[in-house]
Amino acid sequence: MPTKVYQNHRDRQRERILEVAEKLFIRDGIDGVTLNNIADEARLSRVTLYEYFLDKEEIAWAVFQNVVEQLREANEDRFAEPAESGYQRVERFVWRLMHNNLELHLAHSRFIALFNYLYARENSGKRMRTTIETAWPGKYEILSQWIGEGIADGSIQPDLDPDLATAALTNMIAGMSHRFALLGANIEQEYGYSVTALYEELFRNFLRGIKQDVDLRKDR
Amino acid sequence: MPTKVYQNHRDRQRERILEVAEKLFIRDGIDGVTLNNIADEARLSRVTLYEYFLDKEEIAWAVFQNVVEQLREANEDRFAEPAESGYQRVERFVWRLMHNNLELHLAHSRFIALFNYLYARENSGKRMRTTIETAWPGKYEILSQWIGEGIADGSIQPDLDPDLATAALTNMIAGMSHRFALLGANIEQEYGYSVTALYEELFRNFLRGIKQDVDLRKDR
Amino acid sequence: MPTKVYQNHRDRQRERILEVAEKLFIRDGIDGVTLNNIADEARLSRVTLYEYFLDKEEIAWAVFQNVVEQLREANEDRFAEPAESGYQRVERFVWRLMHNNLELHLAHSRFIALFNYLYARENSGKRMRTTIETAWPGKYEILSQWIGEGIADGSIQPDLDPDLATAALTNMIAGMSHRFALLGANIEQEYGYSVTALYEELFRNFLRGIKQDVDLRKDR
Amino acid sequence: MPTKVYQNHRDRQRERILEVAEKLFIRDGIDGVTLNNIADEARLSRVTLYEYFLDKEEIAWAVFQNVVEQLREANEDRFAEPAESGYQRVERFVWRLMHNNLELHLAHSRFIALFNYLYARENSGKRMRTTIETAWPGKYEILSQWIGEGIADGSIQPDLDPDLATAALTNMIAGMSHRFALLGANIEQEYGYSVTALYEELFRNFLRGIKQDVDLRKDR
DNA sequence: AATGAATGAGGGTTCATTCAT
DNA sequence: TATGAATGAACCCTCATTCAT
Repeated sequence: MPTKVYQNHRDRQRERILEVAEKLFIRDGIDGVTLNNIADEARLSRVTLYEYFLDKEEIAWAVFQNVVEQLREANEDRFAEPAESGYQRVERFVWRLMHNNLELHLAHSRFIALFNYLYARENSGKRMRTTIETAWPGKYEILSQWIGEGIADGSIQPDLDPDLATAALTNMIAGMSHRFALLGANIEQEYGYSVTALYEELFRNFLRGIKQDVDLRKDR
Repeated sequence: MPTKVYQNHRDRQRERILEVAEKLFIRDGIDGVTLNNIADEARLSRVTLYEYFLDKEEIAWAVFQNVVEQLREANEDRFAEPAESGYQRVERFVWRLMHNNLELHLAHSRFIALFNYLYARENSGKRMRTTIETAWPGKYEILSQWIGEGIADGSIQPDLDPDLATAALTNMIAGMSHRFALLGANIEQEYGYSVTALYEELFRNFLRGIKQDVDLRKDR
Repeated sequence: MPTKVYQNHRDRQRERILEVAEKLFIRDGIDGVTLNNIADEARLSRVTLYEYFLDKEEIAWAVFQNVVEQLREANEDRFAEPAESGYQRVERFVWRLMHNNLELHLAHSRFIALFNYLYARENSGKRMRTTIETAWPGKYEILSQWIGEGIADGSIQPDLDPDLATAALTNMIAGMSHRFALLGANIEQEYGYSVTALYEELFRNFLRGIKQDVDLRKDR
Repeated sequence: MPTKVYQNHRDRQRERILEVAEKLFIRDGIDGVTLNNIADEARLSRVTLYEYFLDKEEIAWAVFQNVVEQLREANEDRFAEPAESGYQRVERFVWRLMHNNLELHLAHSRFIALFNYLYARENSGKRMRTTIETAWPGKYEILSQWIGEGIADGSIQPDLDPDLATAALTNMIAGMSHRFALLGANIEQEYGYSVTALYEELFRNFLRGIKQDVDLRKDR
């Protein structure tokens, strides 16, 4: 069926453009990427991009949506894991976020890069939140909820505000992902540590900071 | 002597241009600032900028150097503060970084913004490191040294690698500063917390994470 | 026979395209209409237009020819009307042109709009004249002939040159139709009179200008 | 004085650009003229135009203003002429409009060409009317007043509405000027009469149409 | 006959930069 | 020293048109 074939071709092309755009957006920033860059990399004419997307901004939004969905998929399975305590849930979430899925980090940072760009525009905040909420309902609430559980079961510092801690952690992840994605190799060269090592160190200390050391309490 | 007068005038003009450029670079991003913007704000002709700088990139580098130096000056006095323990030194450093000197944060984020931009270019990494090292020798070592002292005096977790922890903290500060500088108001709207609150939360947990709780141990 | 069917189908499609094109050309001007506009409105692919016409210009020419033919048909019946005098023939022609058939005016102005556009091109004048002459032989002669009759029967000023008066009138009709078609609503807003009123006023005075007032003279 | 020199140069350049733009706008229509066309004709780089005008639309407005002022200057002296009757005033106005100043016609048609273009845009009507009213206060009123006088002194048909007749005449002049400016040579080729002859014929008949034949009345 | 895919040419506009004074 | 004038390169985008199916 020709329609089917074309549809597939179109989908493939569209996907290819988005992949290229995503890669370049992350590397050079959205404003730093021209349609020519994308077209060249995708081995297409600049004009052809307009066959698939209304304009550059629409490409950016599509990439954004893509990234959000990738993130959601990558995270999905974690939400259901069994755990002994609230703290463990948080710990696992953060740890896996880093170790099990390096791709995720990149995706996340892409997401952030877009964030930075798109947030600057009026009314974009709303569209962005809608997109996120649609693709990924309850984004922040789960972490917050786990922290609440942790406080209840004594595995997390009782003086924490779950929402605040969640927001802090989320922002740290986002910020650092962006930074590492942008500066990756340079960071390693300058600081002498791999990005992974720095991630780990940050998370370890943050987690240690929120953890309530149960054993100590027993001792008291 | 006319040369001398001119020299002074030149210096003043140069400084004025850099101040303006710094302000605009921070506010709008380097790519978001045109030579016209700078010239207008400095009440000069666009072309006159070329009397003082080779091109736009050279202005950016000069601003970068300026910022690095400002950072160093802002930090200088802290290095000599008396403190009871290594942990306290680190804590004070971080805490003051945030509370006492809000300007510093901005400067820091400027620094980061430039970082991101300039790092993207080839060979820029080297020039950047040279600039930093020249203006601010031993940048990271002091924090690292304090952490080492903290480990020695029992105020900081003994399993920490001082250099790694320093690198992690430094990057977190840089990354978050950049993020908050860029997204400021949007962050508050989306997460419902002020940037300061998020900063505090991050630092508090990080510090709690590296702290060795002497008192508790004594209680045991 | 398939060929026949196709032929019919082709004709119908062609006609449909031309109708759509005519409508859009009039509304938005030839340069203001894209092949996409035409294709969308005709519920065809943009490319399909090339199955029927060599290029956009050829569509315009075809529309032009269409319009010329419509004009001729609309005018045809008038030519045979009985009238008492040459002046009356002219008067009726002009009056009906305006009152009886508003559609005609639009068509006429379309015709003019195309005129203006196509005339600008080299060698287009010739083609245009050929088109008109083919579709509408003796276009101007009839009016001219009536004026001649009017002069002979004393109903029209004897110092008129029938051909010149015809050319003047024809051009006025064309020019004003074009103007009113283009500026319609704005004209009414600026001058405070409806397009129809202005038309009438122009024609009334022109007619009064060419009229030889027999009755008055008789009254004397 | 350099400033003075530069100012003069700037003025001359600006004027040159406007002259070129005016010429091209009239010949090809505003949308039909590209900045490249203007730049080429003015022997400048396309970009240089932006040194003198904000954008293309601003060039069009400047041309428009120019034309309005030219028109006013060309008409100015006529307003004060002595005349025996209202009709004579009108006649002279129209006649001179045509004979004494061929330039005027072109200017007028330019004006119309811009009209067409600028009127299409929202809020442009207001700006346009303001421009006209500023440069040329009382534009239409004088003709209307004269016609009124003519009716009063018996030199003009008493059943005329002065304002309506004025509006009709004004629009005819504008429309025909535009048409003749656009089609000039082609008109002559097609109709076998010079543009001037056609103008004359139109005006003659229009004037004859509004004239009240005093002698006839006396006879009655 | 019909059309999805792809594109070259060209539009207006911005910006960093060079030249001449 | 300072700057008016001018421009090349590049950007996003539109449109008519060609190619392949």
